[in-house]
Amino acid sequence: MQRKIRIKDIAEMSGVSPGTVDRIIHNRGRVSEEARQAVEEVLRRVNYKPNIHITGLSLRRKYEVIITTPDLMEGEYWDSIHLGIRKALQEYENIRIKCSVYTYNQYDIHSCRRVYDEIAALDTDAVIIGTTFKEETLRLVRKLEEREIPYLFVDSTVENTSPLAYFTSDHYVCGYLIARLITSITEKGSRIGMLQAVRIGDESANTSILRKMGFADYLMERNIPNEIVRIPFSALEPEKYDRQMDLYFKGDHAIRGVVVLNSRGGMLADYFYRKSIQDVRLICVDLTRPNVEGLRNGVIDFLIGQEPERQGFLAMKTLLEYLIYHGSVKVQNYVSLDILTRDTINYYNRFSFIS
Amino acid sequence: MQRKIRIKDIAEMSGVSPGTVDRIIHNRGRVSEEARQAVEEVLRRVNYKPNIHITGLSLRRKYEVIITTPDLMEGEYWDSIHLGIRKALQEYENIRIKCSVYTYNQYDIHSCRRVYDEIAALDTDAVIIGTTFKEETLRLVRKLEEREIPYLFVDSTVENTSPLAYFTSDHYVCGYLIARLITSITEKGSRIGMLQAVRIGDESANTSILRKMGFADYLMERNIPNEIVRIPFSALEPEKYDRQMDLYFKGDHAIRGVVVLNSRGGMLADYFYRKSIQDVRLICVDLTRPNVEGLRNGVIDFLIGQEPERQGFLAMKTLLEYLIYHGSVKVQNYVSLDILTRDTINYYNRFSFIS
DNA sequence: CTGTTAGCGCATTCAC
DNA sequence: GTGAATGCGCTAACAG
Repeated sequence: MQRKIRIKDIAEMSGVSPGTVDRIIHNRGRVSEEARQAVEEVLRRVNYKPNIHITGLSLRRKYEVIITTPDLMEGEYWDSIHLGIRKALQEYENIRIKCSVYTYNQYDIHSCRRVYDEIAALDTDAVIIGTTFKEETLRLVRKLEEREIPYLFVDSTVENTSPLAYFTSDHYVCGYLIARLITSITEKGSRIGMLQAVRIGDESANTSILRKMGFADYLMERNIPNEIVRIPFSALEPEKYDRQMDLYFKGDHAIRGVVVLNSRGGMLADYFYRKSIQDVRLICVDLTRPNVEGLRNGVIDFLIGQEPERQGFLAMKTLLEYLIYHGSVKVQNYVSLDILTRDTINYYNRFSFIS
Repeated sequence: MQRKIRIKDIAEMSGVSPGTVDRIIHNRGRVSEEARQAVEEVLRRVNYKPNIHITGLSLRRKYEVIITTPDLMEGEYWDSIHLGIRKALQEYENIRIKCSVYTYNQYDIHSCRRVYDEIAALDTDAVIIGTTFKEETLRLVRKLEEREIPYLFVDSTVENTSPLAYFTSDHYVCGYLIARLITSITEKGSRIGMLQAVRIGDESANTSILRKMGFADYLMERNIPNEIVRIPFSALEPEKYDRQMDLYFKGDHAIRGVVVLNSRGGMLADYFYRKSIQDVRLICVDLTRPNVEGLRNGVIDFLIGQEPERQGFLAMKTLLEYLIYHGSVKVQNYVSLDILTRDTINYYNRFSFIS
């Protein structure tokens, strides 16, 4: 473990002053060709990494970042993303950064557009977007691109955009995985239910579509003959839920497993719990409160987590480094898909370690 | 998001000078009762957290820490723990800390004792111990306790010791989980094999014992009638491996699932792969290279990870904070148990985000 | 006992 | 194009 290389060291090694090294590293111009050559030669030899905490300390500049996601419910998906963002800010507390949060109702496209329009009119150094409505997102990023404001996506990405980076799980693989799991914990050839949210005029739900594709491909690739029963439910009319489910699970239904490829599985878990339905395996996505409860109750067999905290953390960390050092950034970033059972859920606290 | 509270702010708020605040926070004495009251009142109101990077900067003190674990193989369990430790040091690079690493042969108790004796004679601020041999560990920590040198455990803890903190997965739950998984992916009542390492004179392997307990308890609690077949293998004589396994898996063996509660499952996976045995479900522990390969090949169905990087990271982070601020420390710290499949293994990179 | 102030390290930046 | 000055928040030495 040798001592860390400082700018001063590089300056000495290449026979110039620290100021010159700084200007070369940051392309601030006003250096002689001679000096540039000498310094670049040294830079190639040593692995210089600036101390970001000190950079923050000596940086006069203040940054402003806008974050926009659907409204938060405490402890749930989007809140976890914000938590990750806050953790990143905490970790880089020496960097002066001002964050403004704009949320909207994820079930109301007008609310989204209103907020996005507001954002598009603001002056900011960057925007972190928790993607939901595809078309609205496109509209927003076009305006940002015009003004050369960098933006990042969390949760999912959108085609035909050029984000600085995006942080998501691989939704296709998520579906693929769920197919593997449900078929391996149900008897061969069992009937499998798939819950489908009935929505109104929402073209997005891109994540669910990808998951469905992965799910279908797994079954197809393996010639798995299980019958897949699509079970529609209306997220907007919870009072009808029981009646809708009764259609499928009352009496001798022969469904041995159900998958819910969106985050709304908790209601079904609750239904199973109340009706004491125990012979149906259930797999859901995201650590919403009802989902976690279902997992703890033993109604949900596997819950798939997609590290929202880490998505937020990485997005903000990446952004900070970009704002400060303008380095090149890896655009596509997948977080992991975590398979949770009632045994492991209690230990799943991704962020206990950042504070 | 309001501005962070600084010592200076607290000083102003309580009408004293920063020096006084510092003296009160660090219990350096020489303060009037009056001043103490005023400052403590303010401290109660605001949530002051010092900026550790700056503390590191202004701290003159250098720390020395010893880390001892079994020998490392690149990319494997213990190496990952060291990786986590290095990440923590990187993250707190402003703190002047010197780490010395002492490793020993984990299959040779004499090698362990030799190294521990060496450590016990050294002057150091703290020791991080990757536990293996129980008795040797006890011997070491007794000497450390005499000299009031704090120590931390990673991987597992040892009874009748007083570590500053320990970072492990819950090995009992790990076994419990594995029992749940294997019984849910094999047909009811299937014969289940359990690989047992035959060791010589090693009383430890505490982790395996705990896992076995969890495993057995799961089956017992549920009155699961599966027959468990203990399959011995000698880790020290790999050339005999095939013959040993042939006894159980050649011809019509009727074993439908196997669990390996230590990290040596990769050899069996390799055996299955070579012999094209595909009708046996396999669950293993730890991301060793052979295990990961077995998972990717589809021979291993589930691989359980126990976040070694995070264990190391947290241990070092906790230690640094303790050394600097002497705050109270949470002793028992469980990391999560990660369930991996061939779908998710490619996204499982716990530390992509720390650098 | 208290307030003041000089470091601390190092990336940045300003006066020359 | 240079090199010295600056700043961050905390610690600790020192003068009162």
